[in-house]
Amino acid sequence: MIKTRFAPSPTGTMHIGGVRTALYAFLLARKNQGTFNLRIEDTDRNRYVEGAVEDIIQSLRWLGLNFDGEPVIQSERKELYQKYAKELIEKGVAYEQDGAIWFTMPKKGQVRFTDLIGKREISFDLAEQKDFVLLKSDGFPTYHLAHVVDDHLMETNPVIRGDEWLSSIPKHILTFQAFGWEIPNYAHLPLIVGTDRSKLSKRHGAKGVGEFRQDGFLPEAILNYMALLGWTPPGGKEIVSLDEMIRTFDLKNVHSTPAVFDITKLEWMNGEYIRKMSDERLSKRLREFLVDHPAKDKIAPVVPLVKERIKKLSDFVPLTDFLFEKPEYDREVFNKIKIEDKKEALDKVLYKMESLQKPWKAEEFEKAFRKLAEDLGVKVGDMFQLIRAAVSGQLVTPPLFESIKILGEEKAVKRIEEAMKFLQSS
RNA sequence: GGCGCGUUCGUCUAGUGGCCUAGGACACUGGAUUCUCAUUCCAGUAAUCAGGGGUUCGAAUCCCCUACGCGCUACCA
Repeated sequence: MIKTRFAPSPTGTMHIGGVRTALYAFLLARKNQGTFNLRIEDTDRNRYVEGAVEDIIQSLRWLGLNFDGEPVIQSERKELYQKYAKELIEKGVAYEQDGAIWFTMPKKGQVRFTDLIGKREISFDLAEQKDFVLLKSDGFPTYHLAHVVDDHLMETNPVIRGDEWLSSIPKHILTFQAFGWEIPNYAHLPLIVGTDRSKLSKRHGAKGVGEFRQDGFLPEAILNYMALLGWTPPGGKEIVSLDEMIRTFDLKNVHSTPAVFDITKLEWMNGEYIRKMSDERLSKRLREFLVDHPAKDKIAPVVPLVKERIKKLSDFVPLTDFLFEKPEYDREVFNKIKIEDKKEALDKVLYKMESLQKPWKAEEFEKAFRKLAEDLGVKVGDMFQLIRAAVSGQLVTPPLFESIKILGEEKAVKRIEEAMKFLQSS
């Protein structure tokens, strides 16, 4: 039975690097019908951040990385660690000094072990090792003791954690041995680094999961992208669902080189997921995302127009707000359109609009204005840009006539009148 | 400094001795489609596989050395 766990310390919000660690542990457990648990490593009271535990749990839930059972909270198990630390004193492999309990490292010999990642055989010379603290003088365990005790009790196997722990392996192995417990397998995941190749941190603008969510990223895209940092699905397929990942994931294929987090590719992938969604589903997601949107019930008809134009849910707003709110005109925008007398042209546009049979049909509408452009001797593209600017105040919008349809005949006419006023006054 | 790990296009990677004059994806550039922007489709630029020595008929792939990077070296995790 495979039992894995994700064991973050609540020193801040859920880190994007933690997502991959949690994901791999989750995938392995689900693939083998095992269990995936959450353990909160809050034994350092100084670094504890209020709300961090909630953020971690919420982030995991949002991502769909559901853990089994209740989280194990280390700070609630103080006595347990104390008991085990004392047991090691009794066994003669630990001693008390300055109120702390220290582990006695053997001074001779070697520790060898094979990591599941890349099947690396790693050996450490014990002469290099020093005694280390198991239980701090405040009564809390250090990571080293807590890890050994908890993962033994939780029957974790394999232990999946970051590469930064590799150097501590001799401590852990010897502690397991001192207790007479079975040593679990370990998978030390390569670090996720920033563009400067150092461990990803706030310094790199690394954001928490919550911030990615606010930015309009989808959990499935984040999971998919993070999975690819160190693992390639069979066949080199890059867009893979969680279910597919569960089926095909294997620690054997995870490699041992640090990966640079590249948000550009994440954005591309997020766009892929958005385009893949049905209109109904995207509408629902947008409505959930845009909680404060002024016209939430009017989002659905706009969706097909923007689906191929947004990479993040948040991109919806700047692209479409002219549909929901009056545009503000800008002289510069009109200056970029190569039509001599814009006011006169708009006058003709208005005239033509009035003559069209309502309700306007996008197709006929377009035909009419192609004709008008021809009659006025201007390029079709410029004609459309003029109407676009008049109706939206922008040079970039979703398809013009479909947008106007959504806007409605009345509003479209009114906006063109206002654009004319603006052109006259400025 | 010591110890450990790592090193294939800008980035993520394929690659486990011959299929590699190194493949894919993102990004970038050009083109096609097009009312703008996107999408889509085509094409292209980009790695002397960190460097040097071996082993071998043959090495990105195995071994050694060097360089560089990162991690650890806390009564932090």
